[in-house]
Amino acid sequence: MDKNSISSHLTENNIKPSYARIKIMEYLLHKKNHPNVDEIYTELVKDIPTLSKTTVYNTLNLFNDAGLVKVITIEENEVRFDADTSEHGHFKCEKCKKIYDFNIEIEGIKVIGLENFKIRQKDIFFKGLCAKCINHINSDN
Amino acid sequence: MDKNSISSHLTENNIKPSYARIKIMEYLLHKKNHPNVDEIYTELVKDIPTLSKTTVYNTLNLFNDAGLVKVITIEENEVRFDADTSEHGHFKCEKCKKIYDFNIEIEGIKVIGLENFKIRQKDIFFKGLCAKCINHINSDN
DNA sequence: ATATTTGCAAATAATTTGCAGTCGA
DNA sequence: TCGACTGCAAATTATTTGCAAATAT
Repeated sequence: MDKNSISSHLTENNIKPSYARIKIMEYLLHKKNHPNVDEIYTELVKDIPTLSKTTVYNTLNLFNDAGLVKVITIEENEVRFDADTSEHGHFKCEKCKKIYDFNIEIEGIKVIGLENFKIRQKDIFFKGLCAKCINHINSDN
Repeated sequence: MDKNSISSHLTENNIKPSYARIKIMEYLLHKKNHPNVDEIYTELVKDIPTLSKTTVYNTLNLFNDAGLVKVITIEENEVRFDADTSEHGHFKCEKCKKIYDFNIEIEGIKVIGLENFKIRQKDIFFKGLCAKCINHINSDN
């Protein structure tokens, strides 16, 4: 997605496409990691020296309210963001701390006890060890 | 589970069954809500006037490390605890904020992309509106 | 008596808020 | 110009840490 389409993406959701907002959305869409506020700020302040964390917080809340990003809370004390709002699961490796996306057939899940509930969002979080860490017992973060 | 079996439950997991620890575990097992630190503290300090939040934090971390409780992070900025460590899902109503447990056939879930990964914990969080809130459009928190 | 548990207060960390300055149509 | 956007600093909230006092074996 280029700058123009990001801009329209925001406009379509009633968000004025300011420079900072476009950059933050661009970052979220390009980077496949699931950054937290600090990572977004530290990375983008290189391009936008005047950027403040407040703006990052404001912008992410705005995006979240508009449904443009998903908040990932796979671990306590960590709020992470994902611009891929399609249904998919997240896996966090307890060793290397990396977060992986995975596909899941959510439709097939049989749920008992939520009859007549309106489910708006489904989050699937798994934790464990990723294949890399299992194999080379690697120690590089 | 009575006091004695709670005590053995702790002992079996190499946790010395102090008074505060038994009370906290008892609270978690009895209360079906999924309390956060503050709720646990506020409730138990009535029985144990000398209780401090530090102890609640210490104890819950201890329980968590031993696998006796599960940390629920269904919403950012909220750490909640669940003494039911069997596999089940959590649903949070966005209106009344209540957290419901539900049963789910986790085995049947088809996952693509985690081949050769070792999955240690599976968490399923749904959000939306519960049947009560849909029906009486109730406003009592 | 000796090790563990507890509790206070201070430290740290993440996030929110108030408000003033800045930018763009 | 006007309203929206931004950024600093202060405030708030959750959690952790250091250490001394209390407790238990």
